[in-house]
Amino acid sequence: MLKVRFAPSPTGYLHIGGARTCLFNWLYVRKLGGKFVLRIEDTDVERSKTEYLEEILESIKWLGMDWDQIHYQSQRFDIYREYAQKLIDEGKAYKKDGAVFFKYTFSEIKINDLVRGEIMFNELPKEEEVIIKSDNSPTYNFSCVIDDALMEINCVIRGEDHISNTPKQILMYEGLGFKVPEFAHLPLILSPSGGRMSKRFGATSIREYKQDGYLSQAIVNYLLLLGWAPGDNREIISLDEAKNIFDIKKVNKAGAAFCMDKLNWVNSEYIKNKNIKDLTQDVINYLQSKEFLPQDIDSNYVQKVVELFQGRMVKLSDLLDWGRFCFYDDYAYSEETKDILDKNLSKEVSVLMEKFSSMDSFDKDAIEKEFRNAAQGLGLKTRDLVHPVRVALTGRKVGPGLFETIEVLGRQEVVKRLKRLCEYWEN
RNA sequence: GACCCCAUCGUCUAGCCUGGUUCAGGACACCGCCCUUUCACGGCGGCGACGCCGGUUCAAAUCCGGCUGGGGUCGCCA
Repeated sequence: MLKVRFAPSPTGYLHIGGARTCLFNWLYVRKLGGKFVLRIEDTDVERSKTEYLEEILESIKWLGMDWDQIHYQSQRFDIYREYAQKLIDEGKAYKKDGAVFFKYTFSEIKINDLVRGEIMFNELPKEEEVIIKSDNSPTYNFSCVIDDALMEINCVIRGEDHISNTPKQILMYEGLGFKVPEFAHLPLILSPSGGRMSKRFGATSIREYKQDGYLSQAIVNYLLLLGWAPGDNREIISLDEAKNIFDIKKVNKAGAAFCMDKLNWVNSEYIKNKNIKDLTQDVINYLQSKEFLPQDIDSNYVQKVVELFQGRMVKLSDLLDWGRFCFYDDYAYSEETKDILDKNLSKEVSVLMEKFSSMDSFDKDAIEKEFRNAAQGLGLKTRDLVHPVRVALTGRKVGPGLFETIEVLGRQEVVKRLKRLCEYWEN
């Protein structure tokens, strides 16, 4: 049976690279069938934090993935020491300065890699490796090998940065008498400029993207595209579908630069294509997490607002500023509306208000008809009336379609805001 | 520096394994036009790549070698 694992270290939040490694493991095992093990590599007690652990698990779930088993290395120290002792007894390791060193002789090592094919090592920089530190805790390479063997992991999918660890790990498998698993080394995700992913490049943790208004489905989809393509030119692929068509042999070998523009595009696609109920729920959750929504807000109203912005939103956070006028009327007319506000249309706007007040039904089609008639009757081009009205209602020069906006805000609110503009002109 | 990996438009990629159907297809970004009450959406069009040099071959983006460039690793971190 296929068994793979994702082995995060809870010394930081789940970042983009880790999320993709997790994703490719998950896709591979869910497609072929098998078990997915989550192994928490918390051997560095100093740096490991439960806060990080919780966030990592939460992020994985949020992205839509699950696991079959979870293990914690911090609970397995006895096992590592036991195997270290075994190696000492067999003369393959020795103790020095309180640490245990694994000795190896080296000829050449061949890795058969699922994404890269054969990788040959002709020499190694050292002839021994610490496996148990002097504080009695295991080193990464040792606990990793012991656990992968004991947990019967037969395919190790991890980042390319582990390629150079692989030969010494293979030597350990052999020294311990374990079967060597298959390996698949994924290309690294590079910073937007193509260099090393660094702290300089801001948001790299999944939680930050979530807080920034990205949809989990969009992040997963984008990550999927970083190093893999279905081959038929499609870009929008759900996790569920990816599960069926993913092929690890088609993963690229070259590192991929992270592109925010493309992520944004994918996110906007998901926003556009999501059904309104689900999107509204996402929006409500998001806006609540930002403590943005007024206390007594009606979810039907939020849905109306979401409909207004669905086609023009890139991130949910766009609602925080572009959609603010839908929830608050405390805005000031922005600086760039000055040229529109220069023309006093107080009389015309008043006429419009009258018309609005006397309408029977206040839906967008009726509003549009009434609005156009009013403009014509006043000898104005529609746009000459549209612009100031938009400023009145939103405080801005740009926004969603005006007639829909009027419908969403409702007659009472619209009239109130139009009055405010007239007062502005009169003073 | 040593070891290892990689190399198609600015970016993500298809094609490369099984050489000719490709003066290289798609997407993002960018530019232009159309639609239009603004901004977007959408539609149409444009710009733009096989890193270089050699070899193999009738024929190379596709196979081989070198060079160059980028990346990774060289911790009693993981």
